Amino acid sequence: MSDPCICIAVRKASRKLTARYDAALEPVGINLAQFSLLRNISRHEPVSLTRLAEIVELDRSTLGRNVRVLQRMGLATIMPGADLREATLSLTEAGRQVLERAVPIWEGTQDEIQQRLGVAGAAQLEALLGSL
Amino acid sequence: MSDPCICIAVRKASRKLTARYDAALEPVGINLAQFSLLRNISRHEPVSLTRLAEIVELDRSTLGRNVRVLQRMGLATIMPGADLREATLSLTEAGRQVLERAVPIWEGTQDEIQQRLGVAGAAQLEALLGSL
DNA sequence: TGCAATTAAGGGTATATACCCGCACCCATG
DNA sequence: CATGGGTGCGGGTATATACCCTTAATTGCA
Repeated sequence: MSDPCICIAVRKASRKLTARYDAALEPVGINLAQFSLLRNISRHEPVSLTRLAEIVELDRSTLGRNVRVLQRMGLATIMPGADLREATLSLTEAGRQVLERAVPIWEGTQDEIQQRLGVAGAAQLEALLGSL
Repeated sequence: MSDPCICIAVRKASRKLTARYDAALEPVGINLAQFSLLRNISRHEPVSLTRLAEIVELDRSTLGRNVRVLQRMGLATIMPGADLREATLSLTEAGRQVLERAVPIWEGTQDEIQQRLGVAGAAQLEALLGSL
């Protein structure tokens, strides 16, 4: 279990944790990364690809591909903006509904994890990760 | 910076941290995931795919694909074992040399991170991640 | 000993992720 | 008002990751 490499430890935790959230969200038909995107689009819509990439700190091309998946699923729209270079992202009605159903599931999973870590532990973890 | 979702925070940290280690290892021509694999093969060789997958806690098919990349790079070999179903993994001489050159780079990066977190912080982080 | 159940890999498919390059669009300056 | 530099995206390519299904080899039991 003990991994001397901090990065490997974080990556491993990332895989495990992601799997847990993904499994919880599975009934809604989305995974955690998609949930996060839906929520971020919802918070900032309409938002351009580049802007959202800055917000979620993902590579722009990565985000573009991820959003296209949401588009294929009928959960988000990608439309040209006033500046024709910009891709403007919004949620569809279906996207809003999925997000609404997903939120309580996310909260439940989040609570489980927090209980395992303890409130103080969770705060510490976030602080430590943030300082990386 | 503050992300209420623990999983998203961990994933973000994973991306950032991985990028840092990857950049450091770039002169040797491998990334952190490959470094980790080389080191684990080195420690347990000869080792079967399934066994190594258990050790590094990766999906077997994922590991198989990752090892094939090392094979293409000339750093590892995949040979049938006594049990013909098994794929036996070993390092090549080139693989051993790359690993040897990579270790001090990894140590340097690891030290940087640990200094940023503080010794106590690093230990806490690993403990928290392990308890996930 | 011969067949059924188990085990090990491999391939198909899909998402997440990042880097680089080319193209299209926009704007400011001459 | 034309052009050049800057900006926003998309596509190509590659790795990492996981799930499912198939094939092949082994093993254990009748």
